[in-house]
Order: sequence, then C-alpha cells, then structure tokens
Amino acid sequence: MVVAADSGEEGERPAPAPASRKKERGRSHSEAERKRRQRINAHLATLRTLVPSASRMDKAALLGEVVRHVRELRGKAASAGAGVIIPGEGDEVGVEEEDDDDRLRPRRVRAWVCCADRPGLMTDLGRAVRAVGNARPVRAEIATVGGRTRGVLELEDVCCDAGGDGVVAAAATTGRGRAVALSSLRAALRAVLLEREEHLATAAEGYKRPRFSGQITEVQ
Amino acid sequence: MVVAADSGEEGERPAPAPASRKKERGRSHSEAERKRRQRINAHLATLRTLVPSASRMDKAALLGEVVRHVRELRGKAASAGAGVIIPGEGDEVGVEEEDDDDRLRPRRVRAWVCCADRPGLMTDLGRAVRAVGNARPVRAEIATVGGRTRGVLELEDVCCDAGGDGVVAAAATTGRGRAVALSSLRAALRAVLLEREEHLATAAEGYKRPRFSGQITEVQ
DNA sequence: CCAAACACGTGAGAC
DNA sequence: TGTCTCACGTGTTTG
Repeated sequence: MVVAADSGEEGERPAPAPASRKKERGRSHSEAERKRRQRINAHLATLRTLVPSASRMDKAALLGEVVRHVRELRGKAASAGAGVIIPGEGDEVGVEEEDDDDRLRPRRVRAWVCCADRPGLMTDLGRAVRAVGNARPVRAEIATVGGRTRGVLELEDVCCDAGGDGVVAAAATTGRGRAVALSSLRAALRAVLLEREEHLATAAEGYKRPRFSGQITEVQ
Repeated sequence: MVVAADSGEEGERPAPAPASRKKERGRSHSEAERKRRQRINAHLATLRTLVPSASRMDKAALLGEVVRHVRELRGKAASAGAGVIIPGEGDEVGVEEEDDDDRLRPRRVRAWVCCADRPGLMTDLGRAVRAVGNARPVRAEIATVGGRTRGVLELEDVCCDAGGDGVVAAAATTGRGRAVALSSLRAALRAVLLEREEHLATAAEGYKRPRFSGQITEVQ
C-alpha cells in the first residue's frame, strides 16, 4: 500500500497539466522498469535452458552455474578451438601464451607452424621443441590436407610446480631461463620452415603446389 | 512513503516486544535482500570478465552476450567432440569406408590407429599407407596427448575420376585390385602397431605409461 | 513463525 | 529537459 502523497499543493508548476503530471511520470517509469526486468529475466530463462540441470535453481545459483559452465566450455573449446587446425595457404609460424583465464601456475605456451607438407616434418618439429629447454610438451597435433600441413603444440614449464606466482610469466616474457623461452622456440620453428627448400628438392613429392614467396608470416 | 497501518490495535499479539518488532524484522529483511543482490552481482561481474568485450555493458545486454557466447562455445565444443581425435587408452586400429552421404564417385576410406607414442610413428604410418596401392591420401591427422597417440588418415581411390559408378565400391569391398584394399591397409596398420615393442625397447622415452596387454582391438 | 526468493515501485545518477 | 540504468526497501509467496 502506497500513500497518494500528492494531495493538492502543486500550484507553482508551469506544466500544462497541473493535477496528475507526476502520476503519468511515475507510471511510465515503473512500466519501463518492468520492461527492463523482463528483458533480463528472459535472458536468464534462456540461460536456464542452455546450461544442463539448471532448472529449479536459485537465480544466483543459476548464474554461478553459468560461470562454471562457461569456464568449462572455454577450456574444452580452447583445446579444440585450436583443434580447428585447417592448414592455411600461407607459410607461417606463431608462438603465443595461452590466454590465461586465471593466474594459475603452470604456464602454457602454444606454438604452431603451417607450411607445405614434406616427409620428416614432424621429426623436425619434435627436434625443435626438444631444443627448447625447460619445456614439457603436453599436447601435440599435426594435420595435413592436400599437401599443406599445420602443426600445433602446447608446452608447459617443467620445473615449477610449487610456489612461483608471477615469476613464471615474467620469465616467459623475458625468456631468461627457467621457463619456456618464446623467442628461441619461435626461432627453432622458423628454422624448421626454412629447411623445406632442400627437402623439397630431394624428395620431389607428387603434389605440385603453387610455390610461395618464401615469406613467413609471424604472428604476435 | 509507506503508511504506518499499525496504529494501536495490537492486543492479541503474544510478542514480547509490542512496539518496534517490525522494524528489526524489516532491517534484517532488507539486509538479507542486499546480500542476495550482491551475490547475483558478483556472479555478473565474474561473467563480465569471462566473456570478451563485455565490459561497460548493460546488465541485460551482458546476459545476452553470455547466452550468445555459451551457444558459440557449445557449438565449438560439439564440433571438437565430433573431431574426436583424443587418443584412447587402448591400442586399436580401424578401417572403415566413409559413410557416404551421397553415392558420389571418389570412394573414401578412413583408417585410424591409436597406440602409445613413439618416435618415427608417423613415418611408419606413412610407409604403411604408401604400401597400399591405388590409394591417394587426402587428409592425414595425428594427435598425441600425454604419451598416447591417435592418427587418422583418409584415402581416396587414385585411378577413377571419370566414369565408374558402383565399380569402385565393389572393388573396395572385395579388395580386388584397382581400389583401396581395406584388408591390406588394416594389416599394414596392424603391423605398425606391432612394431612398437622394439622401438620402445630402443628409444626408452620419458613417459612411463602402464603397459598394455598387447591386445589390439580391431573395429569393424 | 521464520528464512529465502521474487517482483514491484521509487529515488539517484548518467548521459 | 527526458530517458535509461541501477540499487534500495518493501510486500508477497513458498517451504
């Protein structure tokens, strides 16, 4: 129950409607607010259908489940979104730190290389990653289609598993020992790409692909 | 402005504090409500950090972005789960004809092998597929995680590109020359798996995995 | 009776 | 000025 509150005194208003101007205002206001609410709740209901077993859940708990689910999917899609490894048409090599959701310990680095296929390519890649010190390969994937090959591998710091908060990240960026040295890794991969000329000359594989300019795109 | 409503008549109440009992009630109520609000908003803030470019967004729009993002990730995860190149824990080799959507010409055969990782595995696989006559590799993919490796490759008949309706399929099933001989391919892959013992003995890789029984599951 | 959860209307601040 | 969003307190319902 809300009191009317505006009895009569409203004389000095220049408004054309001296009587119930505030009431119109207030009604449109509450109406707009109700509209806003139902927009939010509509999205909330949609989220209820999206996340598994979130029906009959507290609105707050639902949001909690949503954030958990998003984190879970983010992890899966990260390991698989990179799984969309369709080899591109240009030779390129890239090294990037995993977009760390939280600042949790084991520093991850994802490196990938795309070039024309050739025998012994993965052997060379394996040699390249082994050349990088203090790195442990946690996941390696290589896919070739139509003579083009893309390889992606994820490395993890091998030493630190206890302690070490930001020191790993710092070491990774500066490349000063103790962690995955991004620059040297990139250099090793780049060397793998540059080896292709000789191999192509010797092996003379069947697929005649249009040659590229020798330009190697470096990402990040 | 809320009307007081309880002026004096309160005689039959057994409450010990007849005067300001409601005020304490109301305060704890609003307090609890405020706590609930901040629970929700905390999760909302977490979601803001999780979805990309959702900062400075309307609360409703944020939820809209969240549902969109969840749908997107859900699709990616599904496509990744379909890719299913996660190496299993058992050694296995399989050969299967592509479930041909339409009866279009180039017959496709997908073969895969899953075993413990070892150096030179893909080299052996390549040798195995080359040993199969009249087959052209159109797609090859190999993924290793944690010492386990799964490789899948798709072959296509090399000769027929004009004419030849059902003859290819017939040849593929019977394995009578002129097309991909499934049995010989399976045998070649099986041989690759059996080679692992010696390689493991010589290479002595880092990952100490529990040995398997030597049983090789054959699918289809 | 109380605790939790929801929708509602309203005042305050930001363009 | 109006419009929009947000947080707050409150009434009401459910267990």
